[in-house]
Amino acid sequence: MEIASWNVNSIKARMHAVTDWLKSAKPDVACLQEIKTVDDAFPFMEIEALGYNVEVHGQKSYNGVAILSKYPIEDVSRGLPILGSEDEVDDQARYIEAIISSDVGPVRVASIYLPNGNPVYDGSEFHYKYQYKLRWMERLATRAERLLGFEEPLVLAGDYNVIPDAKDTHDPAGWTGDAAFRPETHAAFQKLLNLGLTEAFEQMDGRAGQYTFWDYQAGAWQNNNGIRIDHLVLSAQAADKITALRIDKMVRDGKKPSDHVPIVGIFNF
DNA sequence: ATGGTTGCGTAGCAA
Repeated sequence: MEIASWNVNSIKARMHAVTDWLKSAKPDVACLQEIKTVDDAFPFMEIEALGYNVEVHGQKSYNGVAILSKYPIEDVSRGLPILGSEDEVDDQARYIEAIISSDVGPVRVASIYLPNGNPVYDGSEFHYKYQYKLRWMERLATRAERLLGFEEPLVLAGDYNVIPDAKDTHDPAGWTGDAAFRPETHAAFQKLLNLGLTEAFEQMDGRAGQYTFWDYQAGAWQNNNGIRIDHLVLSAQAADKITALRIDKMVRDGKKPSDHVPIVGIFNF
């Protein structure tokens, strides 16, 4: 089974790129982020015509996540509970989770759009946006801890807005102090992994200079001034089954590209 | 170069 993650930066602006990629890559499951539309305006028909079931957690103008799957999608939940609550969520559509009911057994998958978090400071205090990012990472860890209790294949796929290490950016000095590359962000990401999760790229490859995002500005793509912020985070039951992780960077050369490219995990289940 | 680009929505925010 191939499970992918892609921040498309608006599904409506990206339909040509998305359908082209779905037709050629043919992932079994694709987790999309930043669809930037409400559910009612999502292009269900065009994507279902390619053989996918679709579940969406949309929002007007910003954010928005979706799960596409060639297999049935069950037990869908939208939004990440706020701390201290079972089911109360906030109004930013950044999380959708479901069971993929495949013929080789169930896999739980989440499509995650972790807050960017910039700017970091507001005067001498952390800006509310960075506080929101750190708090959201705590909420994700709380949810992950609960899901790990089920001891099943689990793939938390998405745009984490976290550069795990200096080797994951072309310009470490330039990213110093950014919300994606701060010690507090690294600590929160490590705390998530310490629950017993594996970041797939680190397990499968780990090489420096493999990026998933290049800014639209200042010729970042042409200069390979990229960062690796899109990740597949796996339970042991999924990490034991992954055989490869691919970054479809050729998509960045397409017409009207997203600033992110798809990542694809290949699992032998 | 305190810049640069894209998307949403039609001004200014978010990334």
